[in-house]
Amino acid sequence: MRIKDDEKVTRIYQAAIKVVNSDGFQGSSMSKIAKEADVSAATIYLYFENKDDMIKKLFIHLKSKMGHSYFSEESDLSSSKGTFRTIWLNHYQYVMENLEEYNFLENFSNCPLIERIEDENKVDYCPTFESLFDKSKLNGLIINTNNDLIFSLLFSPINYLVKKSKSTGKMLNTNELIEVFEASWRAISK
Amino acid sequence: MRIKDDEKVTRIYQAAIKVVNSDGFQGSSMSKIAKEADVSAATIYLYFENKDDMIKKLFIHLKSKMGHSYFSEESDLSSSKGTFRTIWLNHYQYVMENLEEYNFLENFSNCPLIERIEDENKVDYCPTFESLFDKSKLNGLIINTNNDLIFSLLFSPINYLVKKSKSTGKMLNTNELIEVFEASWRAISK
Amino acid sequence: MRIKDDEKVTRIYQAAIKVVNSDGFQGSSMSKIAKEADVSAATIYLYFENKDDMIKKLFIHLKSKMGHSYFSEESDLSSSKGTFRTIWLNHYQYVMENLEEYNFLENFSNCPLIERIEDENKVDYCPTFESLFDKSKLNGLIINTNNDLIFSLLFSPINYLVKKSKSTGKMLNTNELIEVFEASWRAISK
Amino acid sequence: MRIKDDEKVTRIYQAAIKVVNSDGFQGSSMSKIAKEADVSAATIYLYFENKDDMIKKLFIHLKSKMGHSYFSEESDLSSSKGTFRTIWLNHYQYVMENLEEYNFLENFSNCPLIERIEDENKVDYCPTFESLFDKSKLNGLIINTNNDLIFSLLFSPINYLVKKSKSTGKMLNTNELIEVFEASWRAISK
DNA sequence: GATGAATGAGAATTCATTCAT
DNA sequence: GATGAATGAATTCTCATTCAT
Repeated sequence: MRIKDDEKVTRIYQAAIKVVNSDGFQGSSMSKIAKEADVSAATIYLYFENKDDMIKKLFIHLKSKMGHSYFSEESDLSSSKGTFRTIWLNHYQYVMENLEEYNFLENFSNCPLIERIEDENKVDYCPTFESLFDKSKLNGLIINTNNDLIFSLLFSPINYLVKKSKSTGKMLNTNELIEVFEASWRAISK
Repeated sequence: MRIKDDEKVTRIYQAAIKVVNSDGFQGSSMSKIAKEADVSAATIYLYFENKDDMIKKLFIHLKSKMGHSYFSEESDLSSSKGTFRTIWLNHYQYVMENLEEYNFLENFSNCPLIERIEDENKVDYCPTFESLFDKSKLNGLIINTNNDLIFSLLFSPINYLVKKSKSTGKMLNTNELIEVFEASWRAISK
Repeated sequence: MRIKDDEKVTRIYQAAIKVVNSDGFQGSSMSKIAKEADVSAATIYLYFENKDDMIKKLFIHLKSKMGHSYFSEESDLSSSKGTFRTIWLNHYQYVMENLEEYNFLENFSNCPLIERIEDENKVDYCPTFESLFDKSKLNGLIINTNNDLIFSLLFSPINYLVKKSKSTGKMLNTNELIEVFEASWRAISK
Repeated sequence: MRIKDDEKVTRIYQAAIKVVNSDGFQGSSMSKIAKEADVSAATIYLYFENKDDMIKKLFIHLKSKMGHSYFSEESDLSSSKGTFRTIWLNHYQYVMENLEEYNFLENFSNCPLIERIEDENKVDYCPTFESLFDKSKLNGLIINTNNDLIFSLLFSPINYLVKKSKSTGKMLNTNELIEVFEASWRAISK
């Protein structure tokens, strides 16, 4: 099974995201995905070993895409509140612009299939974070604790709110957005 | 005539939690659940209309149980940092002691089936929060913003960390736990 | 299994007729019938060995009832056109007044289960016909042929028309009814 | 890509007829039919939406085949006793040569599923009859009544006898056959 | 490379029947 | 005698996957 047609993989990925988001994992069959992607179900097997393989690869693909989203190309990662704000807003913006993909990731992040992926692949999604956090701790800009804690204090609230707003339909307005960032920043800043 | 058995529903629930957690929703079949619960698959249909119905009822059951977990019976909900700390720790303790149930809830909270439940049932999981938050805002104890924001700033980080620690196997130690609470408190306190 | 309560058997029979007629044999489950009869499904097994047994007994019961319907109690079966007309109309009237039962019989008369009954039980549904037909042949009133042929020439057309009218909803009027009898009589009279 | 096979539908039809005739509708499962047709049960679902769909399509197919059987290709439908005899015998011959198919039709013609078909599809099985009957009424060849009555007087008796002879095993001999036609003809002729 | 056809395995669900009270 | 509870077996149907072209 070699990659033959990148554009076709993309179509399959998009179809999978769409179907999974609307019907859930348990409701997403290969034939639905195939139909949505406008290919034959058999074709999917030219590009992926099996369904699990496809889902896993899609998950990794999106996870990595998301990882990059925090940082814009040229951004200098100086250790400052401004940098954190930029990163934070980049992330927010990315999520809002890619709700479907984000939703897919959330949909799967708790399923046993994916947990095994994360174990096996030990994908380090965002190495850049490590260095920024470490630098900022040395600077005394942020509290001196485990990076996981910092990450969670910084991003979990906004992620939760996005999910919630998606399901209720009520979007955050700009004031609320800033409030959340400022609060998250208070949590981690020294 | 044998007597319909409340304990049997419990057994089915426990089996469902176990199977879903180990095999995911998509891998959880009624027969697996039945075998785990040590009843016939047909028996499940005496207690539930169908699979969806069972999952939904289980979800609502656990969600409500979780809602109550924040508050111990006698707790006076005076508006003070101590109250917030107690609630926060109650929640943490509950989650740690009921990881399987917590995991089940997380597993489902993103699936379309459940979103429909939350819409339909409009379960107000924790009415007590509303009054505590409102009171504390009036007091000037916490920041004056939307309760959802407060809730997320307070609980999302620890929830994220629990999930993460469950999958990596590294538990939070007491210091870290306190650190997370203090940081979350900084986020919402005035 | 002894008969314990005749009225209960009747209720079960009526329920079975109703359910079978509305849902077909394949759609008629013991529990539907039980619910319709307002007894527990288990109760049916006090009166009948199993489902087949119940259906068969009901079939035989109705078939025999129908057999008697041709003849009114006091009717003298003199060999005359009038007698044939009376019998014929009795039958028609019975069918129209018991369409549900008639329909049930028709529903089953072609199914293998029932064919076996008729073989095994050799129920002679209408011994009285034999003597009437035989007498009338000797008299020269009707054609001298096999009784089955006579029976079919006399009753099949009206039976077919009843079934048809039931499904189309268009009933026969009195003129048509007489026409059919007269035609059937032409067929068998000498 | 294997080619979808018309012959396969035929095999499924034949299997269905066989299974239904020997086990009744209620005893005919998709897997029995599939085994008899020597295909996988799943394959049937490539050709039909579901079991009902298959049965209905088979019913319509056979009904239409039967409708054509009355008339041979070249037959001139002059209004004469000879024409009626030819049609009548064609029908008899067809039924005898296709007892299984005929039996299948009878098996189903009383079931609620099929009644709905006939309502929905309003298949006019034999438009040719209408014109023949109408012409013959104008000629004064047959009695001047509703076509349904004529149809039933002409064909019900022989149909009943065929069914009966099938279940008892006693076939009609040539004399009896002629007798039945002549009697039926007396019923409708003027 | 692409695909419609085909299928074995398994899914949810129902059913006739038995059991314990 | 009556019944709700319980279930093994069967039913319809779907699905991931393979095959032949």
